[in-house]
Amino acid sequence: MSGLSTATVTRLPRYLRLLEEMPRETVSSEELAGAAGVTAANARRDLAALGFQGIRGVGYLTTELRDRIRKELGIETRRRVGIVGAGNLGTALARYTGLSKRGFDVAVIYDVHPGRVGQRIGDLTIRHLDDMTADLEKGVFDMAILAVPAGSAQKVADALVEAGVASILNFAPTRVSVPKSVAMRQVDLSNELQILSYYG
Amino acid sequence: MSGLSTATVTRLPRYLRLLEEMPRETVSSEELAGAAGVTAANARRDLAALGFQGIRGVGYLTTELRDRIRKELGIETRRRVGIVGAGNLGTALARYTGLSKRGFDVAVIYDVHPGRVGQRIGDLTIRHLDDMTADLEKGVFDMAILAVPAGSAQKVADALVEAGVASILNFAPTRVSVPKSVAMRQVDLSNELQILSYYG
DNA sequence: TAGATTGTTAATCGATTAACAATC
DNA sequence: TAGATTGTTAATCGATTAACAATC
Repeated sequence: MSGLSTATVTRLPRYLRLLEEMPRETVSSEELAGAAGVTAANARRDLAALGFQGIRGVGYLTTELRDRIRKELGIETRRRVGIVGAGNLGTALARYTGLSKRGFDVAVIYDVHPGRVGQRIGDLTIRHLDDMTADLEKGVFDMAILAVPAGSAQKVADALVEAGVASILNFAPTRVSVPKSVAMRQVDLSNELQILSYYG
Repeated sequence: MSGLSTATVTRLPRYLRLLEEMPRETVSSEELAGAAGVTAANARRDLAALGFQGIRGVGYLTTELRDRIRKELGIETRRRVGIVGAGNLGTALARYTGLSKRGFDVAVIYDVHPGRVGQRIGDLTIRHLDDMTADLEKGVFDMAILAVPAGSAQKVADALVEAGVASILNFAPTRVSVPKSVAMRQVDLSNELQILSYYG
């Protein structure tokens, strides 16, 4: 029960990215802050919330902090992700190699279209959605990326939840509701552009 | 100079989505709130910030509120978007029809690879990145989606800014800095998964 | 010691919410 | 009038920041 604030949690990946590229043995709160777009005081407070101490006059030990953040995020070991939907977006995400570099393995991808099931995407073979529940219960993956049309997003999410998925990243352009016990985040391209349109 | 809070701006697209699907002539703050995941009081306060008034005992007029939000977001008329990078992700985004439904036209897509330039994606023909500046200055598009590798993101962003782009949606897995006059938002898939990993 | 940088306090800021009078 | 729902106040909550003593 560490109870980090949501604001702190969203910055941890940004600190981590810097730490993974950092050649020096120590790093200052100011450098970390730059990577996250906040002030140095804010970065120090975030690390204090982790219970991680720096060295006055010196900074934070790079590799120790890196490992501590990885542990906090639950990515000490690689995580297995399942992609649901092998349309344009699902296929693009399955081919995206950046995920692997950051500790996520795309273990499986599903679709329902007869012409699509069985086709290959890189090392993966598209499986039928009907296999998803059994795969999830077998531990083939535990994090899901929803890349299905808006109309089927809630139904697929329900099936994922029912089978015990840990978390869902929703790319479908519709709100999906899940129990509080399941973590979910949504990325909505149109919403992002509309927000940008306001400012630009 | 209306000066909405950033929190309010991020909710406007969610209200708008509900309003676009709403069959009734009026809508309550509670319904709007449900679409955005906030309380009814919060939704009412957001609309008050727009200077939009409801009718006590009745609710808000659906089409008037819809038009008001569209106007506020600057999407009364369709906006033209340019995609930079015709790799997996850029191609998937170019094929995504949901953008058009919400008022954004993908006007052009660029790449630098000789084998890629000239190929077609749906109605579009991939253009060379060297054409981007001239296109931007001609008004072919004014919002950009960055879908290039991390290594070239900053360089491309600089060129976009130089040529007067209004806003940038950055899918590259790296922070890019732009002048305050240019709006930018970043979508980082790995970061999203890492955040989810913390909760799930 | 001198310089650098943390850890933390206190103040501020921004956003959310409950509650209820106003009024359709 | 009775019921519904807004508009807004006041309180609360959560997050950020400046500043500086502590200390490497």
